[in-house]
Amino acid sequence: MPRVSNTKTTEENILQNAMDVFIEKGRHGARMQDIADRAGINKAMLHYYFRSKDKLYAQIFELVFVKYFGELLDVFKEENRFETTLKSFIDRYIDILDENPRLPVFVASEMLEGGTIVEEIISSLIRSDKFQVPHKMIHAIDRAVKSGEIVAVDHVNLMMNVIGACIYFFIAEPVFRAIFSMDNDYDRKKFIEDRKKAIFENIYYGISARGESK
Amino acid sequence: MPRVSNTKTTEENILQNAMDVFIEKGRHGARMQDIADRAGINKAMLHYYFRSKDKLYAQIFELVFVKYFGELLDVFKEENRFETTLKSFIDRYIDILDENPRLPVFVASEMLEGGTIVEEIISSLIRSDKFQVPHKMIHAIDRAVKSGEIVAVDHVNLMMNVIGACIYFFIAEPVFRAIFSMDNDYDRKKFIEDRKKAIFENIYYGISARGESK
DNA sequence: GTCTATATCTCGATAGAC
DNA sequence: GTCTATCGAGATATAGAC
Repeated sequence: MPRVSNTKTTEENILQNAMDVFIEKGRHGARMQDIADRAGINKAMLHYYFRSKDKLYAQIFELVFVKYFGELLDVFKEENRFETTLKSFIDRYIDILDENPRLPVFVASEMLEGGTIVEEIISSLIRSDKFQVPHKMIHAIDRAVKSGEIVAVDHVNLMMNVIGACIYFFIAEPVFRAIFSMDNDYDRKKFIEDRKKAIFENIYYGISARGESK
Repeated sequence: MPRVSNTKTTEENILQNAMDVFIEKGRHGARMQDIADRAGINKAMLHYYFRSKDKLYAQIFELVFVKYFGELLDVFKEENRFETTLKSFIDRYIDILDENPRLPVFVASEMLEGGTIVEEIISSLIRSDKFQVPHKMIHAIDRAVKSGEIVAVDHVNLMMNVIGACIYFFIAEPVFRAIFSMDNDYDRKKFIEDRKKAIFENIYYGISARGESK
């Protein structure tokens, strides 16, 4: 079975390994040598295909957004009660983060650079409709307000509350490990499952129409 | 008025400027040359006082925690209703972050390193009682649960919800600017004031004892 | 304690053979 | 397209005079 060694394959090979290294070490911590080693090629090839580390990084950053946040789109496929949508969103988002626990720190540390690159990339993604999650979310919130399911809330603030609560554990886990002297084998799986429920309940009860006590 | 130029003063001068640079550029983006320039001395002096960049950074990281989170202690001075404590905490925390908007990104990007240093520093701070905020918070939550003001919630999860919601804006502002095509002069001051209220209401209503509709 | 000058090293990038 | 060998920028760290 002759495996055709065309440009596409080498490029994808580089991208996959570069993504791993960048997510693991961050923009500046990542080493071109390390990427080359993992891809089983040499540094010169990286420059042949992507010219510079910065250009390679920019492509990776965009790929990360599309790849991981794209998986959230399913949540909005059906127009359920907001209660269901929110619960699915939190469950799915935390599952994604659990599978890629360094994602929040990776994105956050890019902000050290000032955020201009992030702003450009996301603007272009939104223009080309490759990043639809935010607008789906806004739509779902506005529908829920109009239907009377939840009280009138600002959708930006609600989104920030939900996402902030979801990512925080994956940023601050070492802090909480220190505060509560958690040993190395605390039940992380269980904690993460509980966390989903805790976020949903706190936020949903906080916005559900008053008097509609569940 | 002769100003004594003793060791303490030079050391503090370095620490102050190093803190600014590290918070601005992060651990790896910071340059010893830059720190020396701002402190009005030369690189050799930095090594004379702190031996290496890593050692200097470690001291800075600890200082940042004590300095900024220490200011939150006031919130717990009086044992008010949890409603008051929570509101004060959010207001004060967001004010601190507004004055030091790069703090969350600075701390988050340190987690790229694996979090072991963070864990060590925080453990030692807690042991020496220089970082009391978490335990004050836990105490306040447990009191509120016992008094019946709020429903039985897990205090770790509640802390994470509050802190996550507070810091998120300061991490993801560029993302939201891109999503909502905010121009450079959107009313940031107003947004931040609204944000305090939005966080408090969402979270407090989400945990306040049911039936006690306000 | 403070400075200048320099050693040493790491890493991204390129030249050039195949 | 792919490789080896090397350049050169930029950074931390140190030697040694004052």
